[in-house]
Amino acid sequence: MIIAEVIVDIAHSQVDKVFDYIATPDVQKGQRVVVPFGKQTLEGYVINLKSQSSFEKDKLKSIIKTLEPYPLITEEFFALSDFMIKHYNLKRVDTLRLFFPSAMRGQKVKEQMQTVLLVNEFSKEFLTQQLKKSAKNQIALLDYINQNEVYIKSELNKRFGQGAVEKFITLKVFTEKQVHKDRDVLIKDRENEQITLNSAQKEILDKLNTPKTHLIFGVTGSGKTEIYMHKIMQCLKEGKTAIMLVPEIGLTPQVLSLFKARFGNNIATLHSGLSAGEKFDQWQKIRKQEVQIVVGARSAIFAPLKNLGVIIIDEEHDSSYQSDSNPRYSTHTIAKFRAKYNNCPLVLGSATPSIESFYKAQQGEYELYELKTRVNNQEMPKVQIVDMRNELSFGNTGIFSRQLQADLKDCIDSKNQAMLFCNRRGFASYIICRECGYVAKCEDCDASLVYHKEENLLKCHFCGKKYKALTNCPKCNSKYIRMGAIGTEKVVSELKEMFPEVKVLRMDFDTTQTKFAHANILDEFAQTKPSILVGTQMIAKGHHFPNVTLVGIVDADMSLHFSDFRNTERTFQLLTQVSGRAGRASKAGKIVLQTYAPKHYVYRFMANYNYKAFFERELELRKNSKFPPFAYIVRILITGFDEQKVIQITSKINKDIEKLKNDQFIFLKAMKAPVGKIQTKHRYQILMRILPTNFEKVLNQIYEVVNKNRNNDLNVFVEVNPNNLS
DNA sequence: AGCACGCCGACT
DNA sequence: GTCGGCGTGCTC
Repeated sequence: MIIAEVIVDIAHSQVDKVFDYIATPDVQKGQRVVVPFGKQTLEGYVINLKSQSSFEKDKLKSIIKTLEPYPLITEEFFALSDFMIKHYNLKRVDTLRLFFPSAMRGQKVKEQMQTVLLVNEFSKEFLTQQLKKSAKNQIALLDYINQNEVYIKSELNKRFGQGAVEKFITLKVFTEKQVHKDRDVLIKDRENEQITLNSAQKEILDKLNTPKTHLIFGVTGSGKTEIYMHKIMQCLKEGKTAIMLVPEIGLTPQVLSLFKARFGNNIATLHSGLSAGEKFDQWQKIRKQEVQIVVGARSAIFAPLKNLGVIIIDEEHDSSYQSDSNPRYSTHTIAKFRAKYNNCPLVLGSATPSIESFYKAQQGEYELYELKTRVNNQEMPKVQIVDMRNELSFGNTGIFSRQLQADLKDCIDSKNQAMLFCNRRGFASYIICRECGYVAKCEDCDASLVYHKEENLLKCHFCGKKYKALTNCPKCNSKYIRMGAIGTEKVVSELKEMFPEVKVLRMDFDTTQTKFAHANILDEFAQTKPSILVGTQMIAKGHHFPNVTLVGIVDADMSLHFSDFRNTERTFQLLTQVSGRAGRASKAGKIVLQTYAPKHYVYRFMANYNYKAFFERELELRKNSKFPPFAYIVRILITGFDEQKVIQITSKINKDIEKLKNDQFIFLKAMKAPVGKIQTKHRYQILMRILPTNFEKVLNQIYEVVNKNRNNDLNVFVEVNPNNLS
């Protein structure tokens, strides 16, 4: 008898175990199957095959059918699944679900088919006699089809009419056949420029052969991408494959067209901008080994390529590489696993490496390479720090300093372009009553509402719930309600008042919801001079606008005020990246950085583009205050609808963790989470900081405690060095 | 996650 | 008396 070990596709800790089923000989390990499960019929994964079951024989049920004729999960991914379960304390299904497009579950996507017509042998003379002279379409069709052997039916229908085509099918001129149709991912065409590496680039390329982690620290425009492409070229020559990861937002279309120009149809892509069908087709292309290169965002690290020759993580410091919804994982960790499994190099690159990565490089854990100059030898644009406190004393209560106003005017007068950067859509743009101090909050989440001017609505950025805009304070009925602080919309409306004839474009989460909006805004900006582009992080990445001579950072402090140990680092990275947008061509650029804390070290080092000095300063700080990389931050998040139960479990877990506590623990405290409620679920957390020695062991003990206290109607999960602590 | 089994309150 | 509340436990 053949027994299959099956994991059912339900993400619940109680069913996160193996169930045995009777299988037929055609069932393979790694295949998806449909199985009876209690009263339900479920999808599941065959994770092993065996000849005997320890479960009572007469209670065993049989697999109903397999869902695909091939195994979805290969040996490498089973190994990765095992690793992730242990390392992140995840449920098996949660890991397996990462390895293929989610729309395949529940058969939500299928292969797209189209009908083609194969032209049979026929006598043209004979056929001509058969056709009526008046049947113009049929005669034209007959004339047309002697060029090829295969035609797409829908195209012929459109051109010659369905009647004519059907007639030819009955006349046996055509045989119909169903074939696969690719949902094409739109990639903009561009010219390929074959670039030879300079000596600095060449030197680095030659060292990227060892199966280790390599970190390329190179200023913006120093030609890291060209090194990546040469490395990939080498892999192709050896018959190997390559994964290249880029941050989720914006950069992908740019890089894609660059890669397409260089590597033609040898690439596939995976990122959140694709539709379910497109994702499916791209993934299938990779699975069938029809492409050797995958360029994509975080999830592309799971691309089912075989025989990897290199994994590249560009802009490795970017926070989108860390998944912050379950299953929570770090792309770097997964990349290291796959690199090791495939015995290939892992290449990280950044102009502003994460403190953790640069520290590892310094410690010799990573190989470090530096690119000190830009390829075109251009200077980085000059940064002017503007003290906004002075503006108030000069009676300027607006959002633009006098300096920025003057520079904007110059920029426009000389028919150039400017970019204005605002941090995140409407953060800090809470609604406040100026009389009683009432702040509007979401009913379901503990978050302040954000005012959206165009729709005249208040929105919760956690759950998306919409509320009517307020005219009076609901608490004291005052009409002095202030809506909106400095968000992109506010900046746009002030600009329009100041420069009514100038084209002002806005790019943020709200204006990029439709499919091509992103590219359209950028195209429009590129084509208009003078013009101003206002946006969030989205405008910070990758784009190349030769006429941008001014970048204004409206409120640099914004991200500095979050209570997160990575704030300063993020601010440095973000501002450096934004600055890189100015003066990329022959024109010199300038950055105006508005702040209320002009003496802060992050601005001083940023203005001089002195990453290393910033790194040293920040590292010293982390060392003294025991933050990563000198300690691990562990957070246990407990969420549930019943607040009393959440509190109860939180304190129970906290008590158990207290028992583990030794001198390795430098901090341990249970508390309500900063966002105490999301979508009516209450959230509590236990935060701790733990020294690195023996950390794995302590972490496993923490996992044990958590798993022991798991409760049916509560969610409990553990995060290590989380990206955000909301 | 579903669904059944099982033991206590207010109702046609 | 019963209908139904959701606490507990199982699904190969």
